[in-house]
Amino acid sequence: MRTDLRVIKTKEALHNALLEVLDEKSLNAISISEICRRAKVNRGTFYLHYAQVEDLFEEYFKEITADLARSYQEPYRYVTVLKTEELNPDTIRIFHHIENYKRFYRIVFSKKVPILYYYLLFEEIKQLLLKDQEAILHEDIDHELHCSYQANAIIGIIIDWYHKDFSYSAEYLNRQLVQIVNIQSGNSKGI
Amino acid sequence: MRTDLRVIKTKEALHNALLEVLDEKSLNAISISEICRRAKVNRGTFYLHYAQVEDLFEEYFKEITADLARSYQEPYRYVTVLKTEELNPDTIRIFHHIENYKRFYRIVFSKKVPILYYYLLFEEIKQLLLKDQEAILHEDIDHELHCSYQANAIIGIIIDWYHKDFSYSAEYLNRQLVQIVNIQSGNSKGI
DNA sequence: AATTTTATTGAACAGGTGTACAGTAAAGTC
DNA sequence: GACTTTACTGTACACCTGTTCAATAAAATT
Repeated sequence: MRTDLRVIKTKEALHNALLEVLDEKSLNAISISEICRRAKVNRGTFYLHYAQVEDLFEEYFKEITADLARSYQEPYRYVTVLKTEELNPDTIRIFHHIENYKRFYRIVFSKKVPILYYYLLFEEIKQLLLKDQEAILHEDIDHELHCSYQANAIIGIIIDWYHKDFSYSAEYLNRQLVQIVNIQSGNSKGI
Repeated sequence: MRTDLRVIKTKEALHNALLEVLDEKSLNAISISEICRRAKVNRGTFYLHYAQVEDLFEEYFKEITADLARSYQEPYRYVTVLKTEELNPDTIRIFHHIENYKRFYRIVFSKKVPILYYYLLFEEIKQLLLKDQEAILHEDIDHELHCSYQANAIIGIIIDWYHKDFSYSAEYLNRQLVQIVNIQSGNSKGI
């Protein structure tokens, strides 16, 4: 049995209404009542599908992180492992992806929004790294911990970027990232 | 003119009430009304000082990040620059700090809580790194971007730790961090 | 086309939110 | 100690929240 047509219509109406209201106010200022009024959906119906406005937004956000995975895997279409010394700034697609979905990431990173979306982004990047680097394990290093480190480091750059209102180009960040990753640890770097 | 005694009393009462309620329910489930009932403070008075329950919690959290700065600077009491090759797992105090304030960081990292506290933590660590590494600048690398990268990488490990309910020891994470930082970039590491 | 299933509606409830304002009381000032 | 300032209180209002339940209507099933 497929999903009921009524459910599809209701969700579609709620989705559209949320996007409409997002043009006017920030996510944390949007009430369930307002979305329902615009969507012409009973407020009780909203609760049959979601518990909060945030759950509705989460549905969008998951579509976006799916695109992130596609962007990431793009440079791997022809090789299976990218060694750092071969790493070309043009092959990194993460920052371009963020730039493409600026509108959404501005919401995701705004300070009153729950940290949940951050975790969704973190997990997506971490999973990509985990799969990616099965081949290049380091002795005495917990692989998962290493990927958490690496994944969140990249998000650190993105946070910085966001707080500067995405003022650098994605290309510039690509070059910077390659430089940072290529520092010989012997050159010293405190913790 | 010093701050009015009445303000001090009111804030103290609200602080205590919040701590009381935090033993029973999670931050996002606590209402302003409940805090005020417990603190025996009029709800209108709450709004004279704060806009949300979260603003009240933020006051605590800033005290805690102040302790983080002290913990961090501990190993630098005798030297001014720590070179990576000299870096000893015992000198890193960040993970111990988190362990000490587990109770608070469980709140800070819980998924319904606004991302604001994350930024407070991130900024604190980033500022520590910025000051710390003025001496060891790398050519062609934006120093601030590098510190954002490094600071958030460490938080990546902490997030992992949190999601495993702080099940490793701080010592273990110290050793892992030293291992990760010491990887020769030549050993290859994809993005 | 008739029947069954179920998503949606509308109304109602107790409680929370954010704001305003006049009255009170407690602090600071002289 | 009397005076002035201002933090706090109590009340009120419109709106939002989360939940319940019987009634309705729109799907799916036969």
